[in-house]
Amino acid sequence: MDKKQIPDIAISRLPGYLQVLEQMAREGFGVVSSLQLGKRLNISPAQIRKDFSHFGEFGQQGKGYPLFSLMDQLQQILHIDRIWQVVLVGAGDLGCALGNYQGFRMRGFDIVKIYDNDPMKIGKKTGALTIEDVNQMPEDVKKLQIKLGILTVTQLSAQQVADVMMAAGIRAILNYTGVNLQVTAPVHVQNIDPVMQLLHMTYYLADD
Amino acid sequence: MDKKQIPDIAISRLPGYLQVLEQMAREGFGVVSSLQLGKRLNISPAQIRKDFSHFGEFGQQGKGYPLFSLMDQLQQILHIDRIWQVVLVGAGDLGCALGNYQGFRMRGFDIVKIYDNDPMKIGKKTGALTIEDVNQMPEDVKKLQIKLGILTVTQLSAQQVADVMMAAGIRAILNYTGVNLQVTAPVHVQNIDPVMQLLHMTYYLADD
DNA sequence: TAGATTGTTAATCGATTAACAATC
DNA sequence: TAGATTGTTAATCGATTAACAATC
Repeated sequence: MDKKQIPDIAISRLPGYLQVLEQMAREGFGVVSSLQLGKRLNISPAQIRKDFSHFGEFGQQGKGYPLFSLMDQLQQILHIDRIWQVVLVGAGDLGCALGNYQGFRMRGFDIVKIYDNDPMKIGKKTGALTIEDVNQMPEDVKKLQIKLGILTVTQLSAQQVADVMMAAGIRAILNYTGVNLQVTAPVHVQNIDPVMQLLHMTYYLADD
Repeated sequence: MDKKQIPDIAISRLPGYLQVLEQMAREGFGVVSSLQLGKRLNISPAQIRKDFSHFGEFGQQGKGYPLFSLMDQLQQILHIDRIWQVVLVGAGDLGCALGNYQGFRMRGFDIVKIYDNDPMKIGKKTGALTIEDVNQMPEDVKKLQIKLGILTVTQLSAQQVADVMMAAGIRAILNYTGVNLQVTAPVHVQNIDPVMQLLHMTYYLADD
């Protein structure tokens, strides 16, 4: 199972598969076919079988995939058969909203720290979290061995804060800043930039 | 310029090109080559020239692309040579944070209304906006001819609220709910689901 | 058994890149 | 002019899909 040869585009579909499987579990399914899964996701059954086949054989000919064992497999593949601790840097409105968003905890991501550099904010509570001094962050990350970070600072300090996070041991950054972060080898970045996504859609809105 | 034949994957890169061009304009560039642009975006120069060629000839052989005219062209192609009005439904923490995010306005997206269905919230101010009754939304959308909506409601009401938005005339939805919205023909959806993006990254984080 | 669906191969489709004539 | 870079074609690369033997 050499990861290098599994296309990232296949990886990128796995979380969606898992999400739909969770939904179908709630609906009471015990077995699911690639056809059923594909209908809900607008993905061809062949695509789904091909994606799974990169990781092993999870189904039974003539039957389909046992739902719970498939979910287990996907959770192992995505490494979410555990709780991930997460730090969040940037306690603005967006950062605080995300820090208190229960959707992360429900899916196994525990935001354990929220930081800012503004003396007016440090020490204040936001939900269950207390905003801490960002200078404390590297020590915490090292001590707690945290690998995941969420970045919601201003554009001006984005790269600099990211550099500090990476130096402390953060290996994956969810980047809300809109800045194209420069990172090196083992660090992963996913960008969330709503303006970019609006621009993508306005293309398709006719001039009238 | 028949849109149907231009691949969506090429469209999806245009906002990124524009973003980098704006940065280079601030840095004082007057002309930019596909090579320079590609270096900043980790995209091959051939790819960039190919993408542009779907829309016309914007460069000069031997010189490159005049920066400002290229930006103008991209803005026209993406239909952002104007201000777009936007409605936001769901005045939770995230919705309010987004409603007051200046990044939207700076890039030409004006969030003019924010709605909720909670009587405790209706009438309250959040930044410069007053939270209004979601039942008022269809009338406003029709009157103001608004085409863009941001959805930050709970998963439970997501599809239902989206249906109302579409019926009122909304043509593009930025969907923060994590629900896979069912939409019909001329309506576009872009999903923002941070948990999905975290799951994509945890795949690459080794077990230790 | 007959029907269904997997896992996989080969064919197809589409996107990216290399190369180069055109030309500024 | 010589050097540089576009726009475009053809080649390459990779992803998706169709098809089907295996088998539950």
